[in-house]
Amino acid sequence: MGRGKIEIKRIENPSNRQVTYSKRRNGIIKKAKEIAVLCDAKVSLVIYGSSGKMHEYCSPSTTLIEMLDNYQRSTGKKLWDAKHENLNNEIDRIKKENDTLQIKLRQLKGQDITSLNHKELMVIEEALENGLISIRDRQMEHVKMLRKNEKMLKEENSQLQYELQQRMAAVDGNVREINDLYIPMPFAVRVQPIQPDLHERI
Amino acid sequence: MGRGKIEIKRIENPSNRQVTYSKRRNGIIKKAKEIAVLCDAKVSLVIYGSSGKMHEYCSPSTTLIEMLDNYQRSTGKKLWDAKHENLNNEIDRIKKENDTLQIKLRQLKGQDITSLNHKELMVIEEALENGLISIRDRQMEHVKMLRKNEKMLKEENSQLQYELQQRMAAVDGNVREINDLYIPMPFAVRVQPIQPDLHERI
DNA sequence: ATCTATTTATAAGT
DNA sequence: TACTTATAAATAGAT
Repeated sequence: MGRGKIEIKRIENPSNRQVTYSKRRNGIIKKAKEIAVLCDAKVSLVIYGSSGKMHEYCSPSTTLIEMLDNYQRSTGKKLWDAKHENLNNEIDRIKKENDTLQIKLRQLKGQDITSLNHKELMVIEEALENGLISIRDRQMEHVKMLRKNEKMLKEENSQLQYELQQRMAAVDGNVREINDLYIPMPFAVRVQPIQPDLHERI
Repeated sequence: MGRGKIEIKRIENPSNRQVTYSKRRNGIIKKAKEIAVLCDAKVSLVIYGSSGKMHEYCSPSTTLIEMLDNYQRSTGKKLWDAKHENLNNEIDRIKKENDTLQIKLRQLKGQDITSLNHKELMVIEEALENGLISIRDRQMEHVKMLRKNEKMLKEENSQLQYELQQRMAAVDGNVREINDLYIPMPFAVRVQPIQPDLHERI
């Protein structure tokens, strides 16, 4: 229907194709509207051109979702039900994994072990022993750090004590020379060095 | 396009409506096929007539599901995504729980503990110690059961040995009276009592 | 279903 | 993209 007859095959000229697409898209949407009104039909039309833009028509008496629900019921074909199933399977899989972890955890805590045989008990015992070793190693590191820190603090402390005494002696000397003169001592606040992060870890 | 022009409004005569529906349905499906081929477009068309029967066309390069996925992406409108939101939330929740369990498990095995502070380490240590106590209690029970079983078996054994000797003595006596007579001894198989389930547990 | 007069859609040109 | 127009295609009403 036009100046010339055309074969129904892909139009190779891209701009021709685009023009034809635009015209025919309008045409088909008009037809969809017409059949919906004339025949009281429910129509859903989605067109997705090669340009990447989408157009749709859905008859006013219904919605796309309703149409597709009907579609599933009529044809028995699954649209979102299939995805639904996948998600449910995923949930089952993760729940199972979860249960396994829960059981392992409880067994490591010494619960629910009456059904275990000797070998299984041995495996858990070994895991617990290794765990204890690691934990105690780590605690030992903490203690070492504490001791090292303590030593450092003590050294710093005695150094400061020494400095303080020196200054006080000097001040004492000055006082003897210049009577009743006020002398501030700002360095006194450094007698207790502040290292809170080292303590919080322990 | 026909013998007379018609208004685009619902056709009241049911058989006319049905005929027109049938004709136009074919027409629109033909148009859909044409635009799909000519313009390389993806088309999904679902028509649901008042008779209750459904017809559909989907261009061969795609599927209805794919079309609708695209539709959701392009328009941002949710079709089935809304229905799946709950399931996705559930999956997220369980996955999080799973991660938590994994971490706990690893920490009980003495892994990934460098970031823990003293108090946290103490809690794990206590859990491990309690676990070890339970496991060892259980193992002790096994050992007790083994010993008890061993004792019982020994007693049964000596009882059987005794019976056997008695029988053999009796047979011996008989042999002296009736020379070269063959005597079977079926009770011999009971010398080793069979209690496999007690052994398998250990 | 099939026919066909007529309307409608649209290919090609502008 | 929008308009024009010759022509192809669709289809309303009849059979």
